[in-house]
Amino acid sequence: MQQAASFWLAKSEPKTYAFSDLQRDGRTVWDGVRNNQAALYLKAMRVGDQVLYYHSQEGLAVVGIAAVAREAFPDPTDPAGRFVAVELTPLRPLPKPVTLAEMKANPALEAMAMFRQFRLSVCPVTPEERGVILGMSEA
DNA sequence: GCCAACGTTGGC
DNA sequence: GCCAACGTTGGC
Repeated sequence: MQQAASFWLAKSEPKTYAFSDLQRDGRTVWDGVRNNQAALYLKAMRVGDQVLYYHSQEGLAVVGIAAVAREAFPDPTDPAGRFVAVELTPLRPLPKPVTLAEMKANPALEAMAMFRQFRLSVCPVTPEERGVILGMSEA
């Protein structure tokens, strides 16, 4: 049975690895997650799932869309072998970045998982929330 | 099993 | 750079 694709939001510090870096490289190992809840989300990702790429620390905005290219495998940067990584490939940049402030100000997004646990580096996004964010990007 | 100390993340 | 949130760890 074919499962519909899921949507996620992944945070990355642009200083460390920006969406433009992902576009340049074509594909990257998205590693370094050191949180069990986030690891559960990583394990739930399937090839073809779409990932909203969010810049934390600087930018503070969703800037592009990526896709899961490889499902969870042991994080090569974790010597203890407890956490997992996935691989991402870029799909397209957003026409206009959608900032955190704009997302917070939109009542349609107030239930977003990223606000409930804002420190998680990965969180699920509903199809409705994805639609709202993409719509905001075109305004 | 409780709880204080500590570490990590990310907004401001 | 600071602080809040919260997960993890370890002593008891």
